Amino acid sequence: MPDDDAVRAWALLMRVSRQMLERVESALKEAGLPPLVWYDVLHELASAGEAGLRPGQLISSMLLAQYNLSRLLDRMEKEGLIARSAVEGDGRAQMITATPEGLRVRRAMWVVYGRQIGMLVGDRLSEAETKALSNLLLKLRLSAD
Amino acid sequence: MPDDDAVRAWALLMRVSRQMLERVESALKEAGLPPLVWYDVLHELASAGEAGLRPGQLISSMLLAQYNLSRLLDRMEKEGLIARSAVEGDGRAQMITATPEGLRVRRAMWVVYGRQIGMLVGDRLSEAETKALSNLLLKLRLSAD
DNA sequence: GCAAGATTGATGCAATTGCATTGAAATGCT
DNA sequence: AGCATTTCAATGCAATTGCATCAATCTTGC
Repeated sequence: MPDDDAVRAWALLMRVSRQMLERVESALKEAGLPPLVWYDVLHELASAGEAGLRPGQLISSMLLAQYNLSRLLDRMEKEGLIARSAVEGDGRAQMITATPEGLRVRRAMWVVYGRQIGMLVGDRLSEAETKALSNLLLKLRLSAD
Repeated sequence: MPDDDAVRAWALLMRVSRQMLERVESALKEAGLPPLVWYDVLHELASAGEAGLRPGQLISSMLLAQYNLSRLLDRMEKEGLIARSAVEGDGRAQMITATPEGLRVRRAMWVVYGRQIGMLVGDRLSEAETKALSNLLLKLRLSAD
C-alpha cells in the first residue's frame, strides 16, 4: 500500500491533467477546430519534414494504439490534412505526410492550443515552478517496458 | 504564445498522466477487475457512508458527464455493485449506494491500484519530491468556472 | 525456391463516449 | 390554482475506442 503522500500526488495528477485536457479540447471545439490528437499528429509530421513518418513512429511518439492510429489517419486523410504514400521496397509499409492544408490547420490549432497552455500553465506557475514541475514529471516518466 | 518551459511542462503532464493511467488500467484488467472509474465511484460511495450519494455529487467529485455517469451506474447496477433508490420528497432524484459486493470489489481493486500507485509514484519520488509535486499540481488545479 | 514466422496496417464487431433531446418532477410567478 | 421555467436523470443516435483477427508483404532458415 502506498503512503498517503503518493496517493495524494497521484489523485492530483489525474484530476489536474483531466481538467486541463478538457479545457483545451473544449477551446478547440469552440473554435471549430479538430480534437487535440489531430494536432499531435500534425505536429509530429511537421517536425519530421518533407519525408513524413511511418505510422509506427507516430504510434510510439504519441502513445496511440495501432488500430486507433489507423482510423485516425483515415479521418484526417478524408479531411485532406494528411496523405498516405507507398514506401518503395516494402509493400506493407506506408509513409504519412502532412498536406499544406494540414500544416495550415496545425497553425490554426496552435493559436488556440498555445493560448490555453499559457493560461493553464504559464500564468499559474513561475518559471522556477514550471521547471521544477517538469523535473518531477521527468522522474515519473515511464520508459518503454 | 506560451513560453517553452510551460509547453514542456504541459507535454510532460499529458504524457506522464496518460502513461500511468494506462499502466493502472491494464493492471486492473490483468487482474480481472473493472476499470478505474468504477473504483472512483465505489470509493466516493464508501466515503459517503450508509446514506449514499446523489448522482450530482458523483458528477462533481469525479468530473464526469451526466450521461456518462448515468450509463456507468447502469453497468455497475447490473453487476450488483451499486443500488439506486428513490429519494423521499423528490420524485426525480435518486440515491446511490454501494452494495456489500461493491465494497468487496473496491477492496480487491485497491490491492492492485494501490500497488500501482506505490510503484508509479511512491517508488520514484522521495517524500519531499512527492509533496512538492502535489503543491505544484494544486496551483494548477482549476476551480469550478 | 519455398514454407514458417514475423511485421505492417486494416477491419468486423462490441463497448464506451459525446451530443442533443426527452420525460418527469419540482419550483417560481402571477 | 395554472403555466412557464428549472432541475434531475435517461435515452436515441452518431462517433470513437478497444479487442481480436485478418490480409498482405517481407524475412529467415532450410
